[in-house]
Amino acid sequence: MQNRSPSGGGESLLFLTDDQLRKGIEAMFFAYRGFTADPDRILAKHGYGRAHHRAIHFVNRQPGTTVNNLLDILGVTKQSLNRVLRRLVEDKLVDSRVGPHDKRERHLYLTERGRVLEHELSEAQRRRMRAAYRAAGPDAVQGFRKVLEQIMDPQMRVFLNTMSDRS
Amino acid sequence: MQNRSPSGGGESLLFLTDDQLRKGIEAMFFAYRGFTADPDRILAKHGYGRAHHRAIHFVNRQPGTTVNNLLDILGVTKQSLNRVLRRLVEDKLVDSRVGPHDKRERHLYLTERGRVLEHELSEAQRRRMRAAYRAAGPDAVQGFRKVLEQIMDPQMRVFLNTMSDRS
DNA sequence: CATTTTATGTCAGTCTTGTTGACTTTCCAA
DNA sequence: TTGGAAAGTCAACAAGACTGACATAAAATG
Repeated sequence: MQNRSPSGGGESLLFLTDDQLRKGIEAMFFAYRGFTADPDRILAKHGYGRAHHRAIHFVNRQPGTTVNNLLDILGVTKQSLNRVLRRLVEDKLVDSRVGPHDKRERHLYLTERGRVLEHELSEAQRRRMRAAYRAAGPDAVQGFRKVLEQIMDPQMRVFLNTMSDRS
Repeated sequence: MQNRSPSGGGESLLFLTDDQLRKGIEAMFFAYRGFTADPDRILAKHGYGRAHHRAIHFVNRQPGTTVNNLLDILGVTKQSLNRVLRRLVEDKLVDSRVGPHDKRERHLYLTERGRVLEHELSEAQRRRMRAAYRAAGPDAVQGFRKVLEQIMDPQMRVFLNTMSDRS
């Protein structure tokens, strides 16, 4: 019993057994745990959680982004994000500035301290990804990215590939 | 400025920019959210959370597994798992039987009701994975699996590829 | 100019799912 | 047979999600 359609490659219709899919599902679960493990350890030392990491990551990625922008990306409620941001502002990792044109908005920036933690977190995460990419090879990486983009909701796909400007 | 090493394919050493890695990291984040979205909706209807899904999934995968086995797989504390299992046993989705040889152990099985919910959850998750796999193509799927296995901790890699017996 | 809408934030309370610590039951080995 | 290890349960607590109600201030609209 083979899993591929006879032609064997490309865009043909795949025969996908439940067991094949189950392995992919479990792989996602286990990989995501590994993926978050290194940052989680660093965050725990500082008394933060995964929610703080996410906020720091996306503020770093789009300096000057507003709270509302972040809400769209993170997909949580403003109350939940607010708790996290308040803490980060208190701890002087994030700077919240009133909008120059629209004073209702708060524009968010990492402080120097914020950038230090961001770098520590992202470097740990990149280290694991780099090792995985190198072990799997460039073709596998391309496939990896391709499947992940298909799994996510289309909105996020757009966001992912815009704004790779800085640096 | 190109991202690949000159040879362009295969097992050569990759030049991986921080931006390439960042895209992979964000792709994991967004994809995982999509990955859990469909089951989450179903679970919410029944008043369950993601933890219940995980327990149901792995009890279904290894009928008769013990609590200790589950703990190794799930990577949470036994107290945390116990709360989830207690609820599932109360609700008659999981059957907990005292071990025949070692009475300290509890062997776990899905009931008929449990299997019904398990199927609803896994079918929703498979539907999304199937669509993503088909859109990405078989080569991409192979790469996807390969990179995920590299990201996860090695212990889990072993578990993933053993025990694909039933069915 | 008055009213409504939007953006942000606060407060209170709930739920899920992690955590640690204390405990019981059971098994096994000294 | 007794003492420790292993498996599982119970109690209490914390992080971080959620909802709903409300306050404030600015912008947009009539």
